[in-house]
Amino acid sequence: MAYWLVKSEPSTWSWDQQVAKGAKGEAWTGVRNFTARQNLVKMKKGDLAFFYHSNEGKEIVGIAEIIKEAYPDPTDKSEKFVCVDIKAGKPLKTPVTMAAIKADERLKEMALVKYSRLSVQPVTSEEWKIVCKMGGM
DNA sequence: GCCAACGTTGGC
DNA sequence: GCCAACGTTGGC
Repeated sequence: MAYWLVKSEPSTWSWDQQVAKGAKGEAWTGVRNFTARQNLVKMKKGDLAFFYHSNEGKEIVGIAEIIKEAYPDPTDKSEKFVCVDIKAGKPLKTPVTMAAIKADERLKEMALVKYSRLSVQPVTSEEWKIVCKMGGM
């Protein structure tokens, strides 16, 4: 089981919209970056991912689950990129902000801090536990 | 295959 | 709204 972090601008696709899709989930499309693409390909059904709101909020708001592994992104005309399907799991009791992550010594190495522009990132199990705790889970 | 120019992302 | 970081593109 692996852990991930996916980023979205709430004005484009928010956690609330994801929650509204319920158990059938929604395709996570629009990734146009090769590094992020590679992470998508590595995702397995049942993996969990933090759902991060960029720009507005700048915080991890919930936990999503991968329900379908990588397949060609229907929104990509070049057919080079892929997407996965995810469904919303539990929201964090307390959203974990970028500022809080930066302030924590143990999370200095998180991709969110080091490669802030990468939209699909791996998260280690240690990082996962720490962030869950910070989020009141 | 290198590297400069350009475009995009996202935090501040 | 600015600007730094970084990925991508295209000329050579």
